[in-house]
Amino acid sequence: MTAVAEVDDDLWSAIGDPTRRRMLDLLLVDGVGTATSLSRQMPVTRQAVAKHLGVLDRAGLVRGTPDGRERRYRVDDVQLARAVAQLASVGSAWDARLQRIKRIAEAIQRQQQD
Amino acid sequence: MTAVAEVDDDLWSAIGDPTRRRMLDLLLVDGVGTATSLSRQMPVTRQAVAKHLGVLDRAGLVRGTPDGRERRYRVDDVQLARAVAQLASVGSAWDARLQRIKRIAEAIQRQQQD
DNA sequence: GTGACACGCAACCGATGGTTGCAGGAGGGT
DNA sequence: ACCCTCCTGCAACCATCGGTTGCGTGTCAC
Repeated sequence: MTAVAEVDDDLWSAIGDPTRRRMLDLLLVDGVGTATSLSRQMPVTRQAVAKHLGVLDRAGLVRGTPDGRERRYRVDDVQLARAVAQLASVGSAWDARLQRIKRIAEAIQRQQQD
Repeated sequence: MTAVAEVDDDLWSAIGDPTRRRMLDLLLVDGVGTATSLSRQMPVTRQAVAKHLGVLDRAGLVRGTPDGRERRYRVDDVQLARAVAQLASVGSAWDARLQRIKRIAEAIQRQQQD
């Protein structure tokens, strides 16, 4: 049996946090953002956002470049695509197992009806 | 623009933890399991597993029924299917945004070449 | 009835998501 | 040049959570 889909735990835990998912959404929509600009669109403080940006940066999902007195962050498309692939991978693995269970259950039911 | 996919944060945070994902895998493969039986297949203690089973139970992903001196847990197929759907939903939302950004970028590039 | 096993509860510890507070650097107006 | 504003980074602090150990209790088997 194939082992469970190989999952990058750092990547997953990065997108596992609701706040970070929200930030990724905002960055995708706006294209670019800073800790301050993001915090204005969210119910958390700038410092919290900054910490999350650090996490996303270390996970490679986001890239920050200094620009004058502010620091602009952008989504790394390739890495986010990888993350999406991981979501699909885990999902389809469970899906496959559910199908298998369902088939087994159906088989048992048929067997009992004989 | 469609708002970001509606996501059940409890459900998501339940499956966000690597240990809990592992437990769901084991329960799917074995069909049924107890805190003790699961802990024997994982690098954590029975108590840790029990806590996670509590989280999964509250999230509805798993159902536990007392049976003599042990408590058997089984995956709730419907809820897990819902979780899979959420993963797919968030993934495809990001995917769509990536596509959209790409189209915009291409459009801008064409514009600049005029 | 006694031993073995599975469970639940409680206390404790480290990491993390969140806050407030403060010092410092880059820009803009006068 | 100077000051004011604004964005940033660093530090301290708190609550929650994943994990552990320890202990008391209940159920099965002999």
